[in-house]
Amino acid sequence: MIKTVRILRVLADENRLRLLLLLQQRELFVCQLMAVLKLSQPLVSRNLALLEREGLLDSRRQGKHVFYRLKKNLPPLAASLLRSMAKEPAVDDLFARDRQNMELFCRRFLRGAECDMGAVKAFIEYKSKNNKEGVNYGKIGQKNIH
Amino acid sequence: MIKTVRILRVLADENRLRLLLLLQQRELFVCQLMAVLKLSQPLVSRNLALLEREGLLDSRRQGKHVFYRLKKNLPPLAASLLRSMAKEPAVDDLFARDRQNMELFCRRFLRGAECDMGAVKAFIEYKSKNNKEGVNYGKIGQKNIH
DNA sequence: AAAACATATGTTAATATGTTTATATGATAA
DNA sequence: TTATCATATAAACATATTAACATATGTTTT
Repeated sequence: MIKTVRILRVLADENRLRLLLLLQQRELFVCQLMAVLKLSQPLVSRNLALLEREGLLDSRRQGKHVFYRLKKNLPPLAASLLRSMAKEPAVDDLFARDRQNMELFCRRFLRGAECDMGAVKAFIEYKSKNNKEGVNYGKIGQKNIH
Repeated sequence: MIKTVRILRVLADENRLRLLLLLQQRELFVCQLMAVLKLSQPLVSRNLALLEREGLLDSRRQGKHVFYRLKKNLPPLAASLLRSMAKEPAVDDLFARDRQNMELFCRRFLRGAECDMGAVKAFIEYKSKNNKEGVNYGKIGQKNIH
């Protein structure tokens, strides 16, 4: 049961949720996630580690890169949560943008090449220039529960 | 979306989960929950308020008592979460005891009468005497995520 | 082997959360 | 109306979580 609460906790964070939802699509490596979510490397890395520790992700190293992906045998609670999450229109709206951005990043900035920090930087710069119209691309504020 | 995270957060706590799962059965008032969960009055009250604020509970006053119950139109995410939660054997095991205790309390200590603090105290004392065999009836430890 | 690169981890500061203690509110009973 | 009971809220405290910064680890390239 404590496990159940732990799973809920690790999911109850926007950054981790965004990571998970992107990884739901396919295997990705760290710098891709950094670029698209515009989060610092240690932050991405740490949150991925937390998700992995709770049994939601698997990782494998390939050369310099580390790939992360959804675990095959997800804890049932997590699996059903992700499913219901996808149905939430609000979630879907918000994360649709992440998915689009991932597409864009891979197509236009990686073009089949390996991910490197140069591409990450370029993408973030490109984004910040083309985002004057108030798209909330950075960190999204979280209000307290209390 | 922020709403989604807020719902996950409010659910990611053992005390609140236990409250919810008991209220899933039927309408209950505060002192019943205090007795069965062996939690202080302000703690129960506050957590119920948090759950209500996130749209998971309704309350109504009847005389001195305040009844709480699951909201009819639960946010879809919460609804599906509670459903999957019930399927987790670990959750079920742990909370089965809460449910049993609620039964016991109502049958043997209330017997149709209104709940009062005397009964709450009596029940907690009774329980602490009849629980030498290591049944974890009090607060259950929560480990950190980190 | 050194340099460069991608990722991980330790540490700390800022903030959020959970819990208790004390006090307030709202309702009934005396 | 005062006293009492059930519940709510506020204030204070301890603990937990987040995120930044600095640094370490593990790979590849040179």
